[in-house]
Amino acid sequence: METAFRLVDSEGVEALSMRALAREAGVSSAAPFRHFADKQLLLQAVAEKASTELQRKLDEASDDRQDALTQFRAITVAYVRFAAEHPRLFQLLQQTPSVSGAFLGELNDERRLKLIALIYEGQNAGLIPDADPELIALSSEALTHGLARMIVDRHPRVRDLSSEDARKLALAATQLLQTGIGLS
Amino acid sequence: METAFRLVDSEGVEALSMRALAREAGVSSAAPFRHFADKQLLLQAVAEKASTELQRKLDEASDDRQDALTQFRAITVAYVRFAAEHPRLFQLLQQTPSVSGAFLGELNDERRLKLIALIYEGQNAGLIPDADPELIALSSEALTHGLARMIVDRHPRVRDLSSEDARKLALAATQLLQTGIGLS
DNA sequence: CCGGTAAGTAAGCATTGCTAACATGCCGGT
DNA sequence: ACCGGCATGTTAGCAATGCTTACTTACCGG
Repeated sequence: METAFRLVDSEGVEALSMRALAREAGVSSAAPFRHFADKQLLLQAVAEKASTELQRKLDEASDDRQDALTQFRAITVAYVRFAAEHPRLFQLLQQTPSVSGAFLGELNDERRLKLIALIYEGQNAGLIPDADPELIALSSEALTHGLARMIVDRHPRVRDLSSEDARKLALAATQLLQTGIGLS
Repeated sequence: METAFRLVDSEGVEALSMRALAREAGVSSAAPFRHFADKQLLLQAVAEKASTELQRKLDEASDDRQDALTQFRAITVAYVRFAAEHPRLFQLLQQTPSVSGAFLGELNDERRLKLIALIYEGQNAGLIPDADPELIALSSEALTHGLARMIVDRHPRVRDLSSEDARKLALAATQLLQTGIGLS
């Protein structure tokens, strides 16, 4: 299992075969099936482990003593950084439908609700345009997810980003979303 | 080849085997290798076809008589709609590194340069915050790509979007990016 | 001490990607 | 009209993969 996690992280999902995994772990090719009925179940387990890992990082990033906006920024940064540091795990995460928490907005309903509440507040105070708060949350998520995806999909301008560069990019992009690009 | 395109579009990449493809096309299992040395080359060819298809739609969407902003919106909509209508092809597109045009910004350098030029203009006129134009373009791309990806990755809030709903969502989100969500 | 269970093994099945080695049919040049 | 070449197909077979079956172990609790 740990071997599987390591192999997926370093080589990618499609490079993993049950037999190679068994070889790597020094057991016979049928041994893994004692622990996982199915290759899919193995991958699911790996994806779940990756998911909790990601969740942990997001929880670390979200310091409740900060205001919600700062927290949102920190979470975005953590999300994008995870994608930059573990692109194959991130990819597996996305293509495993059963594992919860594959997306930012799913990760923590509490967090999402907090964000939406903040948006309401801002609208009442006249700070935020009067759009559907759900839409605003979704767009923020899309920006975050898009950055992460461009990195793992190896978009030419953001491929092989260092963890630090990923942080800077995520910060800059969220900033931009807040102020708007103003092309109107 | 057409069979392959059809199968990938309807069943997805990982569901395609050379032998099943041959069966579907009514030929022997070795026949496809007369046309493609490799499964990878086959998929690459399919990805290329999908790419030109996408390019065509984006070209249609981009009407040069419109101002650049309107064009940008139309392109975003076309991109997201393609993802909603052909998620498996879109996915293949992304995971095929060799095929050019997998991303919005790569699709047409001319278009990208035009967008960046417009950003410069706006900054000189004081309409756009003084950020790196490259960053602004990248963020727009990220938002677009993120929406598309959330759809094909089956994010719970945007899965199985109709083509019309995809259009509305893309429009709303780009609008939002322009005005900013104002959480500052 | 012994019986059940978790873990591993060897052998084998169907399927897959891919590679020969051999057939066939069409097409253009002489 | 013929015939040589080439595009396209075929069958048979190889290694690797996912997965199953039937069999050993080895360990642990009553």
